[in-house]
Amino acid sequence: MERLLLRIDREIIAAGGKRSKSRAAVMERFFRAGDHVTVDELTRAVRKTFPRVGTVTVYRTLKLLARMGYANEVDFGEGARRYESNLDSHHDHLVCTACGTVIEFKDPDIEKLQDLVTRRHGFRPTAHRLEIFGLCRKCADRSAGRRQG
Amino acid sequence: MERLLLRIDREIIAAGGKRSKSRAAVMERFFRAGDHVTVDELTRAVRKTFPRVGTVTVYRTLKLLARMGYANEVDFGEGARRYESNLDSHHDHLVCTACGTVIEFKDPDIEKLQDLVTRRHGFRPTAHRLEIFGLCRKCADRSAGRRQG
DNA sequence: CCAGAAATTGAAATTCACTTTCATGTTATC
DNA sequence: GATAACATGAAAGTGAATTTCAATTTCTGG
Ligand SMILES: [Mn+2]
Ligand SMILES: [Mn+2]
Ligand SMILES: [Zn+2]
Ligand SMILES: [Zn+2]
Repeated sequence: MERLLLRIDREIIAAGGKRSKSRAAVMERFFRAGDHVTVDELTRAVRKTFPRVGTVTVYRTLKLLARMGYANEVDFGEGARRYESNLDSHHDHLVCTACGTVIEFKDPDIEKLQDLVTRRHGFRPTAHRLEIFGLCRKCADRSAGRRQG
Repeated sequence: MERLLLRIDREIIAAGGKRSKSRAAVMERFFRAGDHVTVDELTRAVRKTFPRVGTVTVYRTLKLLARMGYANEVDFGEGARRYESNLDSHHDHLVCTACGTVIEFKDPDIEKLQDLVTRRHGFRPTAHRLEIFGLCRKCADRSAGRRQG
C-alpha cells in the first residue's frame, strides 16, 4: 500500500509530473476506502483529514488513476459515476437496488461464453461489463418477511 | 405497427391521457427508426416532418413508452442515453467503439450462468445488462489492414 | 538558501444532458 | 361551443463533470 503509492508517485514523476499533498491524500484515501466510491463520497472522506482539498482535485486524481490503470470507472446508473481500484483482476457486479450493496463476482464460464459470442460476430472485444440488479440476500429476506407478516 | 400505435394510444387514453399529434409523430418515428437512438437523434428525425416538435416532448414520450414497457433505456457510457423498442425479447449488446455500430445478441447459456451466480449469493435479480465493447468486424478488418499496409 | 520554470490547486465559470415550470394550445365531453 | 383536463414547448433550473485561471506548490540547479 505504501509501496503502491510510492510506485504511482514515481510513475507520475517519470511522466513529468510533480508530487502534491492533496493528490497524495486523495490517493491514500481512495485505496483505503471500500470500493465503488463516488467523487463526492471520497471528497468528504478526504476532508476529514485535509479539509481544504477541492472536489476538482478528487475528480482529477481519479481520472488520472484511471488513465494510469490503477482505477476503474463504473456506472450503476445512479447519476454519478463510481470508482474502484483496479489492483486485482476483472470482476462483475451484483447491485442491490434497495440498499446499494455491491457484490463482486468472477465467473470464468460466463467470460468464455462471451468470447464465443464475440467470435461468432467477428467482433474484437476490448472490454465488457456485466451488471445484475436486484435485491441482496438481506433486502430480499426483509421484503419476503414483510410480505408474510 | 399501425396496430401497435393504436394500442398504445388506447392504453394512454385508458389511463386518463389524451391524443396528441406531436407525441404520435415521435412514437411513429421511434418505432420506425433503427434502435438505440438518442433523444437528440430522434428529435432531428421527427423534425423532418414536424419541425415544431420540441425536444421536451421527445424526452417525455420516450420516458412514457419506457414506463409503459414499450421502450428500454440503454446507456453505453457516451454521455447521452439511448432508447430501443421493447417489442421483442431481452437481448444484450456488442458496441463498436470505433463506428458506433450496435450488435444485439441473445445467449441463453450466459443467462443461465447468471442465474447460478445470483443464486450462489442469495441475490434476487430483477434486471441485468451485459455490454461488450470493442471493434466490429468491419472496423477490426480496417485496423488490421492499416497495420499490415 | 534562492530564483525561476513548470505543474498543481481550488474557486468560479462553463458545459451538457436532463427535468421542471408555466403560459398557451389541444383534445375530449357535455 | 363552453368547460375542464391534458399536452406542448420555450425558458429556467439541476446537477455531475469539465474548463479556466490566478495563486500556490514543487522541483531544479546555481
Ligand atoms: Mn467492483
Ligand atoms: Mn438493443
Ligand atoms: Zn440490499
Ligand atoms: Zn465498427
